Amino acid sequence: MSSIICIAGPTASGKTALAVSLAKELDGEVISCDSMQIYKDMDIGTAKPTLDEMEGVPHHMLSVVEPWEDFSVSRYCEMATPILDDILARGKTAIIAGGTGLYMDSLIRGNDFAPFPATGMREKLEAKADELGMEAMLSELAAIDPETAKRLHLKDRKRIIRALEVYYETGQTITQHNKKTQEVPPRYQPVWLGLDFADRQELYRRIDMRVELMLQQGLVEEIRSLLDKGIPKKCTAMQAIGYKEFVDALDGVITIEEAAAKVQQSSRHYAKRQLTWFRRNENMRWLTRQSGDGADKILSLARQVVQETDK
RNA sequence: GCCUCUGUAGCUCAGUCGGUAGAGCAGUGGACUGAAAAUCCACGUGUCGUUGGUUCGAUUCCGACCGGAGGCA
Repeated sequence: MSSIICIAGPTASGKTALAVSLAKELDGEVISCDSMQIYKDMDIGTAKPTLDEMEGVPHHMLSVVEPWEDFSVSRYCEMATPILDDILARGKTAIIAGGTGLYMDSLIRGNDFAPFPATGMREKLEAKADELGMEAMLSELAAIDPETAKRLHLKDRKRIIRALEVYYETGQTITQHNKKTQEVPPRYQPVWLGLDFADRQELYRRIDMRVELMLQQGLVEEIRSLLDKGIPKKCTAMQAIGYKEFVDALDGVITIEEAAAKVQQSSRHYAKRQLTWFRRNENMRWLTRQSGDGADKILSLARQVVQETDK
């Protein structure tokens, strides 16, 4: 009997609604798996489920940190794992729903992340990269971890720096580290449900509509009040699609209309990346929405898959 | 009505001193393992508005016609 269900899919594909419906049928609780919904005071732009939408189903991992805090996969797993174990211990179904593939995979695999001290290593490496250029950084990496250096593109600054950071902080290359974590079998065996659309344009239309709706719901005011509280404009939370664009608009760099169009565009790009991530999961059972299908159709497809895997 | 400019990829445009064309964006596919709503990679054939003419050869030059923009009246 499977007591964990993962609901994956691109933004605006109906994960929240499906999660709630399944939870009600299976005596479940929802664990959100979303790198932006973890922030407090960011409700409209992250499409965080409202109390109404939750329909009484307990939800976890929403609004758990302050917007100015740094967050990461490791913190997510640290916080979500005990919650997941607790739900299972109480004999309930855990429904993990969200669009952040890295977080979801890490939680399910049970990756443990070696704690390492805040030594400012990343800042040092950033400064070094500014000074010497990425060619120098990449050849530095090639000397300690040729495998990773070969894999990474010169322009992928973020990963090159990360790889160096891991080595200097832990004494272990990121290749060794990855190999080690991949050797341990996944900690949990969930049913994987993936939401997709037969017609990609339909997804894109939903995204566009959702952004319009966010505007009507007062997204701009939400951002203004965050900024009034003194949220640094360059913190992780302000990288969120739907926020960074309007920060520019409030600065007068672009108009509100231009910002809205940019949000729609970035969201479409994001949705595509999410699909790419989830598609490589060979355990994913795809629930593909034909045009005309309603939420009830998807729910019954989901029900079928869940029953099938219970046997 | 006359004059000028303009019509090239889904969009914005470049270009061919005549040898059938290429950028950005969009779109599509992919990577990803402590920032991930982040970061990065790959993929460019289309009646060059239509139709005549000149030419070995026209998207390119000339004419007419049909769109679009502006100016003069």
